[in-house]
Amino acid sequence: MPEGHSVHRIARQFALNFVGHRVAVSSPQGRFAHGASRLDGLHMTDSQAIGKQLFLEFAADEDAPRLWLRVHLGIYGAWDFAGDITADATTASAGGRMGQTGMRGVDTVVGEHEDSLHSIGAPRRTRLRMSEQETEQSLEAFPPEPIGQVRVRLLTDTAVADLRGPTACEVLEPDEVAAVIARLGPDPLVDDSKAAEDRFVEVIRRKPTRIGLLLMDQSVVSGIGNVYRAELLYRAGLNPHTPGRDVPEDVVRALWRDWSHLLHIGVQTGQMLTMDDLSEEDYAKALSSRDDRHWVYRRAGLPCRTCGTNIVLEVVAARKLYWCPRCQA
DNA sequence: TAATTATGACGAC
DNA sequence: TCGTCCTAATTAC
Repeated sequence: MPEGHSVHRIARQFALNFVGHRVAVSSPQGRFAHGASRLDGLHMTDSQAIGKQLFLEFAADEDAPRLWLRVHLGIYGAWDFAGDITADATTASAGGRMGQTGMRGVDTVVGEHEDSLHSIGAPRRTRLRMSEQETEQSLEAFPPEPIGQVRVRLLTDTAVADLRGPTACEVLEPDEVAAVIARLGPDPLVDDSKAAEDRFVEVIRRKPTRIGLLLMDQSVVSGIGNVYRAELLYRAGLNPHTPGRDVPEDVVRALWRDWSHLLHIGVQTGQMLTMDDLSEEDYAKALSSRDDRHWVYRRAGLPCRTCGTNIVLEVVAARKLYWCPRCQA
């Protein structure tokens, strides 16, 4: 589920367990063999997320030139972590999967497709696709055999990260990284300054493009994907088809602040929680049921939680856009 | 077992 | 506006 929040969590996981370590880099699948050979044996020296992009910095030693690994998970990429993986209050489990389906522990029971905060389950043998001959011992072995199409494996003495299905995975020089970053809109988790907010407001308020498209444009603002877009527009009471320049300035500012708010929650919980002030009961429901987690996302044809009007589904720019025609008039 | 789906983004018309 | 790329889980048959 690679919207901005997951990538920040992934960056933090690398900062915690890989930065400062020497890393064996390989491409079990073979499709990144050349890139892997350029990084193999270097130390990871930094880990940064900007929007949906992950940047991992490598160097031979303190004074050596830097190389970066840029990864974009696209619509179904994911990182799997295993071994000695730090579990803090916000990154459940020793061993987990982050990205497409969020962070998912091998030792973790998962709430549907989302991250779990609690390590309470048995190992998910189905995910590991263990054959019946395989023993418990092979489950414990380190490093584990790569499962499926692993584009890149990053391996330290004690931790391993497997990347599969990325839309982008490449080795870059520092100036090339700078060029990529220069094309990205602000990420409230990277820059929460008034200047960043102003930049967002100015760009939106000058474009004729519909706000529903602008929020998905990574050069306008970083990290928002299809789920957060729908939910942010609903929370703002904003018709997705409103041209950016017609959205009142205070509404645009509110959008930026709400994105920042939801992103913080997302990084903290590992979930795209978009409904505030839930009761204990509703919160549990939101975590367990797909239909109860969002205001409008994936709720086509269901009654709006606020006004009862049926939620509309439109395909815009090849993506599904959900909204309430009454609350977002 | 096959078809469908997904929380992206890019390039060709 | 399309087609394309990348992978795995879910759903349909």
